Amino acid sequence: MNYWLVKSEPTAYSWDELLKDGSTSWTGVRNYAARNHMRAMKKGDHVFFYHSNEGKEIVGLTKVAKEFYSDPTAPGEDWSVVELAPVKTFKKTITLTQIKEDKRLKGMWLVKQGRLSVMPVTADEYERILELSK
DNA sequence: GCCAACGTTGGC
DNA sequence: GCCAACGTTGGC
Repeated sequence: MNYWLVKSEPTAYSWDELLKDGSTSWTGVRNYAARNHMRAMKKGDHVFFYHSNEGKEIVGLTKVAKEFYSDPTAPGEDWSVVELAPVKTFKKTITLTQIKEDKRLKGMWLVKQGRLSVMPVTADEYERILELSK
């Protein structure tokens, strides 16, 4: 299994909305690096959900419910979406500050390349985040 | 194919 | 609201 992280501004689409919806297709990604990461996702892969701008914290864990297909919001263009479904809401959210201060997490793409909206997470980072979320 | 200009994202 | 980082666009 591979691990990932997606970002969303809670004013655009929040964790609570995802819980309410049961699943969502991750539309609107218009960045090649992010798109390619989505295309590499396999069904069942675990994906952290991060709130950017407001909150700046990882709020929960999702999984890939459906592998990539053409983004319906960009007909005729070469963009992709995946479908994500919630797995669990974190008891403790993990803030960006915590991530930057944590020895095992400070190397994350989230810190190094702030603007990327879909990114891979290593197995070690994955375990550490789950540990901190309890 | 290089690189300057510009737009967007996101942390502070 | 500002600004740094970085991706994209377009002129040459």
